[in-house]
Amino acid sequence: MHGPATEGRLSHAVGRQRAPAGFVPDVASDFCRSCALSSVCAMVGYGKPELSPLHGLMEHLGPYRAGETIFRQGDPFEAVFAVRAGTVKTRQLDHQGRERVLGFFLPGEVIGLDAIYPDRFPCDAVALEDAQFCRFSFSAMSALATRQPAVQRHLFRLISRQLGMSRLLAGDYSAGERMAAFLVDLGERYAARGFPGTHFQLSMSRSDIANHLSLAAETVSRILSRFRAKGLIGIRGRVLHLHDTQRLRDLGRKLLAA
Amino acid sequence: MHGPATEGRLSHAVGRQRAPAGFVPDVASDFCRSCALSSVCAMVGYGKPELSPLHGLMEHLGPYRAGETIFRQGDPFEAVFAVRAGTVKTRQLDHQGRERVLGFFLPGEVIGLDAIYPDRFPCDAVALEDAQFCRFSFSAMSALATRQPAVQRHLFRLISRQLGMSRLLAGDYSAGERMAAFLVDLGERYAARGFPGTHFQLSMSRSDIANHLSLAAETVSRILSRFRAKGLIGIRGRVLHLHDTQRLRDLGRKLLAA
DNA sequence: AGGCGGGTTTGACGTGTGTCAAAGCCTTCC
DNA sequence: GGAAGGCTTTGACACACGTCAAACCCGCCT
Repeated sequence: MHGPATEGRLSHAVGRQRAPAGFVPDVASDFCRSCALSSVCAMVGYGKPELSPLHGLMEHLGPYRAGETIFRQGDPFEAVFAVRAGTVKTRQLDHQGRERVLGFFLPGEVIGLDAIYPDRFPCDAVALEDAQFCRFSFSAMSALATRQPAVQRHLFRLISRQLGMSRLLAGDYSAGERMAAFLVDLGERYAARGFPGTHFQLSMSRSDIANHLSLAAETVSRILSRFRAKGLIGIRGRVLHLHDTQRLRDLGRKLLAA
Repeated sequence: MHGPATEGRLSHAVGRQRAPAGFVPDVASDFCRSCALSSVCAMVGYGKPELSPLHGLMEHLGPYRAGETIFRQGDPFEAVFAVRAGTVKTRQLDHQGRERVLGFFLPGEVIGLDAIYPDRFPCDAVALEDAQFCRFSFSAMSALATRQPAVQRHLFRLISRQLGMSRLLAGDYSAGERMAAFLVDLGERYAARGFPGTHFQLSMSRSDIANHLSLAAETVSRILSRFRAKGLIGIRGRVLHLHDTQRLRDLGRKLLAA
């Protein structure tokens, strides 16, 4: 939990793909404005190039190509990652090699918080499109949090938030409810990060969606067809339009309300 | 997030049931030894009656009778609760009043961490048997955490841990797998808290179990009968014996492995 | 002790969704 | 441009589990 992270099983990626040392993030940029960790960067004075009070807290990572792995199940936990561009899925591999898709992450969202307790990453993180990241040394961030109560509070809330969200998929919901909630949630998350919330590309395959929602890929396909037939969405390949968000939200209300 | 909690919607319970002011917990006691927050108490010198460096951090609560509510969905978040005795279920109530059982908590376990982000409790906590609690002011604990990195780290890990666990119920597992994993998990948690791990009372009803596992109560009953017929368990009413933990663990391996 | 009531068990039946299969579509790569 | 392969769609069928119903059991209260 301390020291630079250039050693260990992440080094193949970290060593090769680090951003040039002179790079300084800009909290006011499009990239950073909507990031869940922007307040952490702001706190240490990033954005003012002349200050670097906590060199080693954050560094850029990438670009990764679609399909490449950012970290692997079992890797020692040393940092969390904010998605800067692209999208990511996290997955666990069964003892029999069967995949289990835990979640999808959009720009501005944070990966790796579930690794704090076991001190190892409990899942792989795989880029679904070309992607870039900000890597936050967790030991540096913890140290900062003891000096800055606002940072500590922010981290507590960030982890607690995922706790509440990860429970949503545990109920006994129908395939339609799950799909509706999934689509609405995705739209809201895109919107929250400054993208159009009713018109976007699904960066993951039907079977990834199915796996994530505990459905069969065929069921996902059927439900999407049904939604289209009812005029709720438009979908062609992976290009999605949400036509009637309100009705979708009603369908997924059981999951979305919390 | 600050100030005493004697006001607000918790006051009916808090005001009436607080332990006498002179009470001092004893970290070496049976009650405390296995508690997930014992290190926090130890950190501030509880157990040494002459010290009280952080009066207001923790206080005792209860006893509550079976069926009584410790906190309610929507209550403002001011504290987390460690179970001192008895067992508890947390549940959400649907917009239509349908119950959703989120979890069961044994002595030594901590309730309320999912309330940090929304700043309100997302669920009710209901005593399943007569129960007592230690109430930890979260603002006091946060303040302590900024001074004691070990406490901060402990809290991060505690929340992150629940994050990993709450994902287990989200997969598409068969009823048998769910039940097996549930029983083994319960046994291990009892064992971790110093109770016999293969012989205990289920403090919750079949329908609570069913709801929690996203099954029908009838299915739970049927699975338990099947497990008994196969010699895996003995069960009579709510008294449970785990006869073949190994085979149960195999059945629930998909969930338990992580 | 007796009787009430909720929880539990067991059976019969229906259905949502998984599985298997085949055809179609899109993308990629040569 | 054409072929190959993976992803997607659609259909037919099976099965695990939910639902409905009835009987049972047990604790609890009078």
